[in-house]
Amino acid sequence: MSQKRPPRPGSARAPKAAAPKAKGTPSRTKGGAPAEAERKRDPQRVVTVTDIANAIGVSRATVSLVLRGSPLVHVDTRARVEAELKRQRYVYNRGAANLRRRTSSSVALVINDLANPFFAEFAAGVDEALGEKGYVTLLGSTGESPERQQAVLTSLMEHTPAGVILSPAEGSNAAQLHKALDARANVLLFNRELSGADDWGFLGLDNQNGAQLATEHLISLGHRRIAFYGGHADSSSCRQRRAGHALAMKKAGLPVDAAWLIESAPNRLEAAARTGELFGEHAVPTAAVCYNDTVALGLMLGLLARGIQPGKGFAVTGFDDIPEAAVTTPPLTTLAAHPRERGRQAAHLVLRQLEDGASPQKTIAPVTLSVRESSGARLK
Amino acid sequence: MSQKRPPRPGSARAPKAAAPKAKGTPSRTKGGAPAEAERKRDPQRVVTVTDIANAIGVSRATVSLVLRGSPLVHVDTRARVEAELKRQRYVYNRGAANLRRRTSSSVALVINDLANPFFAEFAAGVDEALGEKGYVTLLGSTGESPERQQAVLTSLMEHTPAGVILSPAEGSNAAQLHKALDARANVLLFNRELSGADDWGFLGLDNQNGAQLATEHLISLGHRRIAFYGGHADSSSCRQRRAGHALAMKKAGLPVDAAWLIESAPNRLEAAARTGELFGEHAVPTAAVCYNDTVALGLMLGLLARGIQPGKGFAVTGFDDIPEAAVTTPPLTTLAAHPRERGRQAAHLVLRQLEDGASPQKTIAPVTLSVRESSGARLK
DNA sequence: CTGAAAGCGCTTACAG
DNA sequence: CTGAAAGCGCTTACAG
Repeated sequence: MSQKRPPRPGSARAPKAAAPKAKGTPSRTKGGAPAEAERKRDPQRVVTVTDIANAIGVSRATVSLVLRGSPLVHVDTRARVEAELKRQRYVYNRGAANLRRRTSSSVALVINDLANPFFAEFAAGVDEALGEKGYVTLLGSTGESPERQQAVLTSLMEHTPAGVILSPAEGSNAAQLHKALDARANVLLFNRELSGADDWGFLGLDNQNGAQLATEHLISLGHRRIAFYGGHADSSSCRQRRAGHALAMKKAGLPVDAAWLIESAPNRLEAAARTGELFGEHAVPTAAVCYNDTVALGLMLGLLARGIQPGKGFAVTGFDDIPEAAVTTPPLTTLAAHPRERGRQAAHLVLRQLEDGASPQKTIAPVTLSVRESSGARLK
Repeated sequence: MSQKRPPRPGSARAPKAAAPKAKGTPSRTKGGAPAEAERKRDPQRVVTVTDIANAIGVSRATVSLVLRGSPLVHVDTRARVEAELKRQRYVYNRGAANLRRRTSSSVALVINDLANPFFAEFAAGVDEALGEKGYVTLLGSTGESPERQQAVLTSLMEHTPAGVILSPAEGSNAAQLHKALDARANVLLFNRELSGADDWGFLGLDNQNGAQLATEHLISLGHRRIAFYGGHADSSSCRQRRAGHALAMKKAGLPVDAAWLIESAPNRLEAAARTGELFGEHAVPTAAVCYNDTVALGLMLGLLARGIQPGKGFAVTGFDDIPEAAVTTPPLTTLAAHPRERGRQAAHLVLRQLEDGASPQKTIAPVTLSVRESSGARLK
């Protein structure tokens, strides 16, 4: 979509569902004439600083100063204003204030899918930390579609967020994103690196070290033939995890057979379906470092279907430590990314970018190995 | 907190992290003097309708009409405006428009915790449906704390949402909520009923029917002594589910021993810990209808710890059909609430309340029984 | 079909 | 310590 966007629907503000007035409120369906006159005695009229000021005979400026906690106003005046604010149940219109002050009190959070527990935790952390700082979260989801992502970002930008935390949809490219998020947008990319987006901050997981830890764990259990299973090899996180696997193998002086590097979409179904690829002619692996937990769960299913007990006949590790990982059979050895903590961190980073004017940073968060039963016991 | 709320931080709008200018941007930490002068030639100055209008010699009104897709403007003029909008990379300021038109393009969504997969799915559905209608989701979470809920709602209301979808924290009461959400707010309560909140819409699950279905299922398998396990009996959803259980038992002419009604916090840990309460002196049940999936999972753990195989020695059903339910051992028989669909429905309901002016409705969504292995085979 | 003017609810120098 | 005035970016009758 283009930048100019004809405004979307956007409907009347909270005109509480009151029983329709005898005269019927001007239905705004066609653009009516009666609206103007009616508005004056609208019982739903919102109370403003002007109402407060008039009620007690001070200026709007004074009311505003009280609202913003200025020390300039006399304690008695302040008390009168505050009493009146309460009496009339005044509610601050932050949008108006933001417009005047050229500030923003929201941050946009755009992720693929809230139903992914990793992102749900992440979102919870973002929202939590933003809330503590007085910001509100504007949510957007892309469903892994770059097209939807463009639309969502464009729409969110119209709400003038102070920052954007974006976990790019698969297949995003920086050039496209730069159309929706103009050069002065305060952006923090999460999880997926994008070349050509160096003007934005980045927060990622230590993918390489994580996969290395998992691989070393398996090696320490006596495994020698260890596959890297699942993920799209062209994604940055998969590349980095594969590099960690390769590094650990190399350090241990173990060869890696090309047949042990198996791609699959990062979902349970396809991961299960490709299980057979592990068991080719020769040099069959005894363990697999999986791209992520979902893939690992799929693989475990696939193993079971072939009569192989994960954690007994074949060792499996995941990545992410989704809640399910602890309760599957067997429980999954995996790398904990602490997504809620990452969410909090993302919020802090994007707010700091705002203040600093410092050039945006690349931050890599550590992951920790959580050993459970799927990686099995020491090999005899 | 009171209604007046001194404004929170709220920081400068997206002042993109550019390398700090030689002169240094006015740091707004103290309230500086240089700000005003600087602003004029600020390279970050946002482009407005005025800029577009001046650039091609039309009035702001004309630009506005083009933006809103009015048919009143001449096709050539429109083309010139549109070209200029693109050229200057204009982005619509929906906040300003909302202020002027007294409309809103956001809906607040307040839930306990995004990390709960049920609510994550629900939120995804809400956001999806709101997005389709051109609204943006303002997120808030309460962590089941009524105090935080007040604070979150008060803060969100300052952003003038067109509606509020609220799943009340446990222990909420209508009187409190009415302080944060004034009488004219367009509110839809989800999941938890609240007495004294009849001026607001409600969307809930068919708890009674669901529990009845589960109980009837167990009865059809030959069970006669069926417990209702977990939940706080004073919550409306627990009461309704218990009623469904009671009704099914009554219809089948089966007595319910008071010892079969066991309360527990709706978490895995406490549910597991209370397992022993099922196995008292006499009339030990052979099955339990659990308050929800989490409780059921806890109970299954507790059973295993006592050497009882869920689905073999004892039948268990849950409620909600969280993603985990399908992959536990054994997979859990439960009631699917289709949370994403419910989220979409909630969005539609709250938007409809906005339009109608119809008095808010109470909507009960059906749930469907999903039979898996935890309820076991027919009793011999 | 286009423009000048007023106004949404707030804040902020600037005077007093 | 308080008030009058201008302005944030938009929209909307009202004239022409």
